[in-house]
Amino acid sequence: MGDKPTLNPRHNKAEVFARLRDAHAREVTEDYVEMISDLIHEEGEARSVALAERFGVTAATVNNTIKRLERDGYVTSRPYRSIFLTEKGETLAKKCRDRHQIVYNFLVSIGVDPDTAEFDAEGIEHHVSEETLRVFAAVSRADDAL
Amino acid sequence: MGDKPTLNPRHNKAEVFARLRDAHAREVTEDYVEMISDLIHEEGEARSVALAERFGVTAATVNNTIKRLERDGYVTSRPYRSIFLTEKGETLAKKCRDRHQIVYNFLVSIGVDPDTAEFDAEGIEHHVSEETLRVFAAVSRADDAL
DNA sequence: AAAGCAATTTAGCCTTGACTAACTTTGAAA
DNA sequence: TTTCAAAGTTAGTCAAGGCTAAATTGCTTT
Repeated sequence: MGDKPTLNPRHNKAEVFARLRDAHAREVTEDYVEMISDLIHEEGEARSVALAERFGVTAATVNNTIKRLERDGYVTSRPYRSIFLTEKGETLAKKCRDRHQIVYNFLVSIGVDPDTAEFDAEGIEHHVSEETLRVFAAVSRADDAL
Repeated sequence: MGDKPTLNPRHNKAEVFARLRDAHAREVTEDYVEMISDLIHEEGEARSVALAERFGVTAATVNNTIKRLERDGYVTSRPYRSIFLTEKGETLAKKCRDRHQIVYNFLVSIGVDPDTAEFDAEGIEHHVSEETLRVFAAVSRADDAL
């Protein structure tokens, strides 16, 4: 067991967990903008009913979340109409879609079953740092080359 | 029955997100039992003040969480005394510690910086399926052999 | 033994994200 | 054009997990 671990001065874990809590707070936002983007591409528009069905929650829950996303500047919406991404929302959606793809490809490339990879990627993607994402992408490319 | 394409597997994401929400609900519990276990091993006992310091939250928050863990059978505690893990808590702590180690070792083995790995592992560990965990362990072992 | 300080607990508040139930609006079929 | 089911909204509830402020307990030190 290594010598000189980061051990000591004060068990600096607090910051790790603080960042983890921040990441959690962003997860739902990221999942929603990504899904809204998917829906617009696949079905031409993003309706509440489709979001509710895909997330497995009620329409009321979707409504609450969309209000918050609107408050935070990620989407625009009008009563009884479909939902649109703002520039800010589009940007975040693209970043999330790319990241999801990298994590998914990585998992498959190291031998995880595609169905499992799809599920795990959905959870892991929110907790992968830029550095780790780069390593994932590099590993996938290396595997491709084989 | 004029079925809409609800059976299209592309759209069957609801299950994924439901399981994701379950995982999220378990995260704090897992982090706490793991930390309590660490404290008992490192300092001989687990006190609220140490948990608060390491998680970067207030004593009141720790108190709330410990009550919930007690309700759910993971710990025992008496007022103004230190906290103990039940059998159930010990079992979960061991599982989490092992899983954390596998994820951490895996990240380092593919080239992620140890500090980054430590942070990312803390977030990723809660979202890794049994299958992916096996793959991670296998990859680490393969790298060791080099 | 009493004081004082640190640790813990309690009480009250907040946001997120979930729910049900009831209501309103839209849009399409009759 | 009327009607009515589906879609969306609103209101009220709940648990988790944060917070602050204030009260309480236990320990250590005079």
